Amino acid sequence: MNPKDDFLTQETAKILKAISHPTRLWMVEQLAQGELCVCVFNENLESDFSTISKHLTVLKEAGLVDFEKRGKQVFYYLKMTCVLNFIACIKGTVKQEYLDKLKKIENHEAA
Amino acid sequence: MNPKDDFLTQETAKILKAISHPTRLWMVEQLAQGELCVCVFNENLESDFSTISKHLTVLKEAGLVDFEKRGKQVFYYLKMTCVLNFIACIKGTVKQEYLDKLKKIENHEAA
DNA sequence: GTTTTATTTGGTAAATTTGCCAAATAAGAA
DNA sequence: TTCTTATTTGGCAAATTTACCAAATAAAAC
Repeated sequence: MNPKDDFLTQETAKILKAISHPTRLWMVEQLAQGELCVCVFNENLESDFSTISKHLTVLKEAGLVDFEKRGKQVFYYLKMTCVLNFIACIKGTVKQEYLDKLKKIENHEAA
Repeated sequence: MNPKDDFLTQETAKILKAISHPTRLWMVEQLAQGELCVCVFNENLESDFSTISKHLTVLKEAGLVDFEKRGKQVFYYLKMTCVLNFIACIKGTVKQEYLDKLKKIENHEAA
């Protein structure tokens, strides 16, 4: 068996890879509330505009977002809202694990 | 803003990166049914044993799985079952998109 | 003890990703 | 038309990931 030959696995992995970068993950979360102009990302992120543009292209190619040009501006919006549940779920787990770890440390110090 | 400085975003991205490789994604799906011996992966995947072992280590470090040694064998099991819903959801979307694309082609040919 | 079996670790070359700069494009404003 | 603004593209070096081989470890079998 080679999972790389399985179309569905392959495509799913591609989508996951698209949101597996901190900046792109953050972008997707920002888009949860609705479409955003590229300029907003440029204002709020510290990276070079070209870097931001390329991140958005990665999301677009994975099918996670799409965009619409209006005048000089470009607006990106989320196409696969499904990912939001997941991100919330993962974040919840991460947060819980972090709290558990803290509690463990506290108990150790108490003993 | 730099999403790389945000702990939660960072950790979540790490988990996503862990399952963004076709082989590792497939492994996680196999583990949905319960624990599996490394030997099962070795039997069913075409990669080198060392490659498989390293993939499992990536999953372990992301907190997605854990393992237990029993005799000479090592058994891995899923810790973050939450990801299964998501994978199912993404796969569903990918499948639907694929079907839509097919339909579009059919309609074009008919016209 | 030695040998065999199961798995991991170290090392490394090839492939991919990332992020910056400079230049190109696109569209409205002057 | 020329100028300015918004965004993308091309090119490239640095960082990371991947996958193989060979060697190391761990535990049971002999």
